[in-house]
Amino acid sequence: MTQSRTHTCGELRLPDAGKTVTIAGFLENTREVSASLTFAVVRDFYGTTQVVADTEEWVSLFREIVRESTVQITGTVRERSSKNPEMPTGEIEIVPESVVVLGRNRHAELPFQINHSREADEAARLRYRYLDLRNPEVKGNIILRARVVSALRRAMEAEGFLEINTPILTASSPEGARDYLVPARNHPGHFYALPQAPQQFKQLLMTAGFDKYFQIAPCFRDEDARADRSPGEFYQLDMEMAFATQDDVFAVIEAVFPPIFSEFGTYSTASSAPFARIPFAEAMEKYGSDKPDLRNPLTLRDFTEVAGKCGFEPFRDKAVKAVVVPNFTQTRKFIDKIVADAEVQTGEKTFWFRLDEGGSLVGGVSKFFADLKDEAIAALDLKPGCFVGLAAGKELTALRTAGVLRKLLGERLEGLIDREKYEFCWIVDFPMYEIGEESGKLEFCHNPFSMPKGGLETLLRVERGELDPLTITADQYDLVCNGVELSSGAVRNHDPDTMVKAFELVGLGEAEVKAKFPAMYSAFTYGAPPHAGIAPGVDRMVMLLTGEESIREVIAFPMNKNAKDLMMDAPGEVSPRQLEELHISITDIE
RNA sequence: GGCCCAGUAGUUCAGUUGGUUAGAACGCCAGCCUGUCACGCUGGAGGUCGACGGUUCGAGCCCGUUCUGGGUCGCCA
Repeated sequence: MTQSRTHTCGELRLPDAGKTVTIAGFLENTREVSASLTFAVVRDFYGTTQVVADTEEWVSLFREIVRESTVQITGTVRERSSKNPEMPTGEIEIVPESVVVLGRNRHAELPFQINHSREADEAARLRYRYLDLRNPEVKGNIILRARVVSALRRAMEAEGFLEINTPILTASSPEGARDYLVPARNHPGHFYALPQAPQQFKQLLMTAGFDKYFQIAPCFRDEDARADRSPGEFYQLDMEMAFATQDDVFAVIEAVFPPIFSEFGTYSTASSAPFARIPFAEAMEKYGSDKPDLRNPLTLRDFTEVAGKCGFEPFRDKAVKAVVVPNFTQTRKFIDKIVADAEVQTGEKTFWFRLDEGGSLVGGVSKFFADLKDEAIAALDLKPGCFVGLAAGKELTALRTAGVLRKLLGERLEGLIDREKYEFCWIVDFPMYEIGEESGKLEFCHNPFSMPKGGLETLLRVERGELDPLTITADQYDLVCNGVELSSGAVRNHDPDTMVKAFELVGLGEAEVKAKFPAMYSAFTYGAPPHAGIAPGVDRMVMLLTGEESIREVIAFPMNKNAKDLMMDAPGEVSPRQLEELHISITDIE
């Protein structure tokens, strides 16, 4: 045999009948119909093809081959006497002349059935990921991811961007997430860190005069996982543009994303440019979230004034926000579940009442509003049949809690959301500063290196006492799709004076800026172009495109939620010699 | 680190008020079956009920501890 195959398992059709071919793949299934008739299905990356054994010799030979072994089959293509229209190759079959086992499966009982692996225990899937990925459904997500990444590359290059790789071994960054550290053998007591993002490098590239940079960049953060967040590592479409404004960045994303979402998405409709631009404050007020799902038509209402008079203790002296659902016909059980789940997600109590079809206030906290019925109806514009969900607390807390109610109601009420589309929006005008919960002092809200709106002059006005620092917004933005935060980005602060001033407002100064970001600060003192960028998460993007709810379904070899690679058994112990070379001694392990 | 949920055959699950020998489906093994395609039919093997301790005449079931897995809050500039 000089060639391992002449055709894949996905390509033979009726016109190929009569040809002598060789295929190779996994023995997916055998159906022994009699002592002298067996149908075998061979699967490779491209599809499946039926092989028919119609002599006793071939039947007994196939009986000896354990499923999922890799086999190479040479034979003649023949038109089937009973065709299978469900199968692309269903009009033909191969009559074997030679069957060779290339890789024998020694395990008659697999950890799970390949074509049903998605129903198996997830730890088993991860431990045997190479078997899980044999399942065409599982493999399909990884294939789609590859195509999306390829399309992103082509689109970014078409927009004039240059892909540049930045270091994986770099310096620990004093802000942000927990770093992954790598001991430096030649420098006892010193460590590299894996980059949390190529943030500083891309800004340095701008300073170096590269005009448009991008990278499908691995990012490493030692933080705990979520269903939509890998522990350890993930990928971003990282990009940065020199001499660019917020609108320039938006224009690139609005050109690149909709075609890719339309082409590769489960839903074929995606927002077209321009995406809605919603100031942070408005997003919080209307949706109770800085990542609203705009497919959900519900919006929040302020109910503070009426609720404050009702005498119900949790509403006393609190901001109260309402979500009103018209024509509500769900059961008490449905409501209880929403309320309970909202409490789990927010840690805050939520409340409700209904205006029934007869126009009476019923259920939940309705009795407290018995004397305020007309005011409540007026304040919330209620009609008979309305459900009212309520959240109370400090302004922002009440908004966030009500926002969770809005989200849960939207997800669970049939027909409320048009699910079959991708609805993008930009959240803009994030506040630059906030009062820290613990410290009670002024702190950066997000990235300290975003440019405050108005630049240095704005900060000088704060210094002169003409402006409340809490009212300053930054040229900082998030890209949101269907309630999923895809990315943060910003116009960067490229001016050393403005940078120092921004730090001074939170009680720090030039020394701290230099100490924390020495290369970037120094680079900017040599003259830097204004620049702006963004870094959408690739894994989340593919989640949206596939409709998967777990990020592990779109990663070839994911770690589990405890940041363990069950297949490779990482993290693992290393030899004493390795530790010694690295000047590491292990102590205090419980 | 907190909270919630789950753990029973190779796999997915059922298991009543605590009561005889812990069941089903798929998979596996054997036999039958000449056009199957989730082939079908008959039979068989397969269990430390996650682990430890407790309550009880008796625990898969109740209690405690713990481990593992998932979700979530904290965290993620």
